[in-house]
Amino acid sequence: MTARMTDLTHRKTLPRLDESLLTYLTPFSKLEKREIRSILDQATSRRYDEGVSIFDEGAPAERFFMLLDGYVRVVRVTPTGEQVTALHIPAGQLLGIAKAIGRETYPATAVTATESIVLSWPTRLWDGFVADYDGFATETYKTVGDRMGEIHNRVMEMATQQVEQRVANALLRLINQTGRKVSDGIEIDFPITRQDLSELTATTLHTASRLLSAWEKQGLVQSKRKRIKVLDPHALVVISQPKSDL
Amino acid sequence: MTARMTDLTHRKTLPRLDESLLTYLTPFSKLEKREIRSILDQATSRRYDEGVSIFDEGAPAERFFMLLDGYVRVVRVTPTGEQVTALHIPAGQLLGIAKAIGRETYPATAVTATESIVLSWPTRLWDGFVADYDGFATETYKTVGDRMGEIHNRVMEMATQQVEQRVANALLRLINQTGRKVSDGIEIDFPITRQDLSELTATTLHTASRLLSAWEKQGLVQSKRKRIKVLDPHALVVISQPKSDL
DNA sequence: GTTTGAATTTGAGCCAGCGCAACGTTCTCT
DNA sequence: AGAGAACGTTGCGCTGGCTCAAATTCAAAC
Repeated sequence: MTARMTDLTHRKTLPRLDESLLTYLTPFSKLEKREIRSILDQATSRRYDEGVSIFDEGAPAERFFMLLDGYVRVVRVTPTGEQVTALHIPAGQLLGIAKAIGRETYPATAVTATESIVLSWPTRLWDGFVADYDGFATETYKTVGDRMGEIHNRVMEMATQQVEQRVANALLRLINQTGRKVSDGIEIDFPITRQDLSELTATTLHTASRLLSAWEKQGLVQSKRKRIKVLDPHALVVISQPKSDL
Repeated sequence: MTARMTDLTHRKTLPRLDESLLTYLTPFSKLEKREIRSILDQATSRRYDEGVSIFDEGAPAERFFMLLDGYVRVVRVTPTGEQVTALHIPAGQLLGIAKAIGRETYPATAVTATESIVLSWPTRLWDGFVADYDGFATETYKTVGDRMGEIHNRVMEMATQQVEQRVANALLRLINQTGRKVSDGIEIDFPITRQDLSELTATTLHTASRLLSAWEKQGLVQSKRKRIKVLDPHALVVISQPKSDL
């Protein structure tokens, strides 16, 4: 649970900050380059190892963050210590924006799924950004809405679908959001254990493991330790569909 | 699925619009009376019968709404027709605020749980309200955040708790949000069927019915058709807790 | 290269809760 | 008042997926 500091000008780790890619950062897509620069100039950059927390549920929301590179899991922990993953955040998005929804503390814990580069600003700058840059708030709230929709979808899934369908859906979502095309399929771009997958689908790692084994035998997926590659996405789509009566 | 129009000045149905109660309307708590009046003057008032939809998932978000009196269920329907209730909205809150989260269409369906009085405005007025009234946006986003939190909690519950615990939790939430104290307990303030309860807890109406029967035998609750009264909230709290090892 | 711990696989048994079905009760409408 | 619909109850059998347990594979650290 440690994280190392990198210095702010460590260009090598910030390849995406190329001019032409600034608008790739979700909250900035409506802003002018000059404005974006001004916001970025006030940021602190930091590198996190895989599997460390960026902020913790319940802690005072002293900063807000933007994921420049990597992937982050948003998780919550039950009183009994079980973890539940709410969603995955891809590079280019804000996180920890408690202020945007009127909270003083972070509503969940953010854990890096890969080594990640994260910008952050003190929360006190938030109101200024919203006031000064028109599109900033709009884009941010779109993000909030999208996440709400995703969580909402999770509720639907968990309420109506079987475990097999949920796991198939989770894999499809992961390859859509974070898939990397390789020779014979699409690979999930970060290390993911059976346990992670089970926390994403509200099942046990045993069941997740069994499903992956079965699918591997059928040639739908290939998986090594912490790596999953989907060979036949369409077959997964079929599985993910609620089975209609024949 | 019909709804009757009432005229705008039908004071009898708008008892809450008394001066002293204006700030009871969540989005207005930070505004001056004059400002609130100005917003309300632009609203259309309408009465809905119980069990009708105010707006439907996927429809263009032409208006946004405020629930003046009554209760509304936010539901989504699966391709196979199963309903899942995401949350309940009490009087005083906004709903259908697709614009606030950058959506062009309603992300879910809103169904009245009781006869309800609803104000509405054309969506095109939204940006003006946000720009003209400072606290309006803030309060609105707090509401969005709260709902996000609630849905998030639902995901946690469904992922980690047994049906019995979830139903107990749902009842507790309902009596907290909408409970009315009566002589010997707390009654849920609107008609609720076993089916409704099951859609709230991702189970079947059969299981919900069995649980209520069991609890009634133990004297924890009393229920008539469409009415549930909780006699012993504390016992429900105990049930809702994940059972620790003895 | 060996040790150690994390990740994964697989088996076997079991039970919460679902599906189905039948029946009872209470409303509503004419 | 009677018919029909909506709502609620309860029994029974079945099974998806959980729990418990044990063995195996892999990776990193020493």
